[in-house]
Amino acid sequence: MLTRSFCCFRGLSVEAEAMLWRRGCLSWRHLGIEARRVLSPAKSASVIEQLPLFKTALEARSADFFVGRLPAGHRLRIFPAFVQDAAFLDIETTGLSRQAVVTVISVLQNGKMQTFVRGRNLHDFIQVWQGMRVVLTFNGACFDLPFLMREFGFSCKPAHIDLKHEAKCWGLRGGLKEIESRLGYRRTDIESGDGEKAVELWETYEMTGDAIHLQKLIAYNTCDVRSLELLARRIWKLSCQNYPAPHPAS
DNA sequence: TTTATTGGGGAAACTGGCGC
DNA sequence: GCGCCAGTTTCCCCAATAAA
Repeated sequence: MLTRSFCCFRGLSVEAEAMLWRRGCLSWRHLGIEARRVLSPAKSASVIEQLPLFKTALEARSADFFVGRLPAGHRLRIFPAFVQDAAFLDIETTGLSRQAVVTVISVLQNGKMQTFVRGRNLHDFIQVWQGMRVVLTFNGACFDLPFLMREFGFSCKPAHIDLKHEAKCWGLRGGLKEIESRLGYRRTDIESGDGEKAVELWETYEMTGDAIHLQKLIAYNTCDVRSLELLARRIWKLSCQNYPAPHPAS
């Protein structure tokens, strides 16, 4: 899928990419051969110059390279190539203010869910973060990632895909729970709630020490993370509908 | 309620095609 | 080869957005 994408090239828009597909150019390899025929001299020279960079980035599994170049709504094109490196992440905090702290972090990677809890194993998350190549969140660009950068003092971050913006491009507007509902996903009682309830659960757990409140908070948090994976797969399927079939010789 | 980031819209810059 | 026009791409700024 990624090697059929041209809108990640500088100078080629999504519309230009569709034109190339219509003209029978269905892979980077074909573009390299056909560029002079299907593009203007200046554009073809630019594309031919960029092609080795793209091949090198794919071989080096540089997700950041592609995420930074693909336009919104098309970043999940990297999903098949980087699915093994993809980490779905969601956090809970004590609120929204600058004084708020992270209470729970859940990460789903390669089908394995890991949860980190303040006062228990929160700092084990640092090692997981350092091993991440691609992280997928919902509104993480504005919330989860800035929070984590502040909490742990991280100076760099993995390639990041914010599913809020990807979903919006495919007509899926609103919050994660609203989108879940529209897609027909159903939560159990223990998994349902909202951010404010998550704050209350943590406060009650801290006050009483009763583990049942923490269990509910973790259930809510991990459910959010599983939803992220379902949402990513749904958006990816939607984007595939507009994709040309692979060229027989590509 | 606070926060930071992003997309969208408009303007500017660039490119290609066409006629002379 | 030059100039004009139309289409495409890039850049910048601000409103919208969703998180706990």
